[in-house]
Amino acid sequence: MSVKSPSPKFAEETRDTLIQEALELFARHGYAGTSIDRIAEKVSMTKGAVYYYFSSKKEVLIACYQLQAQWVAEAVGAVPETDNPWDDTLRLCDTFLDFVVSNGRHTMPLQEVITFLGWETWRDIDSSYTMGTLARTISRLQDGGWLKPYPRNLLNSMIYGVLVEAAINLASSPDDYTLQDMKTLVADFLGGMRA
Amino acid sequence: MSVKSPSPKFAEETRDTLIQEALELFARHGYAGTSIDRIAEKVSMTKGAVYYYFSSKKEVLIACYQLQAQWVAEAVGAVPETDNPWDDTLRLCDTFLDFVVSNGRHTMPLQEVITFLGWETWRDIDSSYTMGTLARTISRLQDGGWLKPYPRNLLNSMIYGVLVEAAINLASSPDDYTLQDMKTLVADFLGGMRA
DNA sequence: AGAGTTACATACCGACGGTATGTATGACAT
DNA sequence: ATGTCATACATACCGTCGGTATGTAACTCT
Repeated sequence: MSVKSPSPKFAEETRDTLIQEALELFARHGYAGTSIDRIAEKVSMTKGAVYYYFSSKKEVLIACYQLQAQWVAEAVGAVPETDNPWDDTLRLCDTFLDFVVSNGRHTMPLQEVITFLGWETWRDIDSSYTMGTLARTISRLQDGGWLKPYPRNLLNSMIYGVLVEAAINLASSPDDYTLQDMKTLVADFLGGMRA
Repeated sequence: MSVKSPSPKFAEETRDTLIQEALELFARHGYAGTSIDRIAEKVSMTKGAVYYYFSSKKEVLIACYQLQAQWVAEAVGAVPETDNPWDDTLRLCDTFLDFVVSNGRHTMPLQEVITFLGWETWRDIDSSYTMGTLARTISRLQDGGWLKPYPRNLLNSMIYGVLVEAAINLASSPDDYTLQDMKTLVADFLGGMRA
């Protein structure tokens, strides 16, 4: 790629495509299995260009995960709110699982992201996206007295954790069970916490 | 360390200490943050020695995780069996969480192990240890008609998954909740699947 | 027309995973 | 007693990768 016009508009565009291509490589070959050189090669540039936009490989991963989290958050955020927070929560969980099953090949496994970013960094990012949306629904449940009195953070962490676990299992395990089976189990899990 | 007598007894001993020390380094600094050179240095040897016993860094991780899984399986396997499989399962879950909370500093996070070994390899190993023990208890529940009719693999994966999630959260998150809170939630999760 | 900024490319470094090879030690057969 | 051979390491080296330092062409602004 020849040197572009040094306008901030083009630069932003380059950065966006960099993130998209990197995300695809991370999703397909993993974080450790994707070198900066390979990312650069895919956008017909060199390593120096990547390090012009990002200060480290970790920063590339952060940008990629933010994009991915945004996709998930958009899908989950599109679930309409009714006057029944319980049904809303179930639909939100179903939507999350639907999305992950459909787009699993083009997204990075959360395990990897958590491992390489560290738990705290991951949580900081995700709380602005999927986890944030989920936390709002859970708060509605809790404020409405639908749930037993668990600590708030415990609820958020574990409900989201179960969804993530479900997603990983759906993506990794053979077809011993269906998406519907998983949805049923998640619903029962929530049912167990009902007041 | 001077060259030892080339007897298979000494070699096995050396291999065992190698695994122990490597596990400690992996637990403290992570897999990526622990080089073979550093492992070798800790046992006063060189990289060549490590590669005499293991064919790759991944093999070292596998050996370390097998040791760690054995510890967990021993703790979980010590839970006595009564004629009430439901209570047995709850005690098994509690024991697992107790162990992880107590020994968290000396064990590798499961996230990392899964990431670097890959999901399938991890599952293959773990099914011989903790997951195996758990699967037996779950089978008792299912055969006794205590649970709704979920697919067997789904049950094993998700119950163990919830335990792993719980362990990770207990290890990573601040003290927003107690071990007892977590045990209650896990029990309620199981309660939600009751027939 | 010259100066300064932007958007890259090029060249290099240290660390690390892995390999190839050397070598001291003891066991064993003759 | 001695030569042979496998064992249990050490040493030296290679390619790759993350990261840095520096160079440079294109465009903008004065």
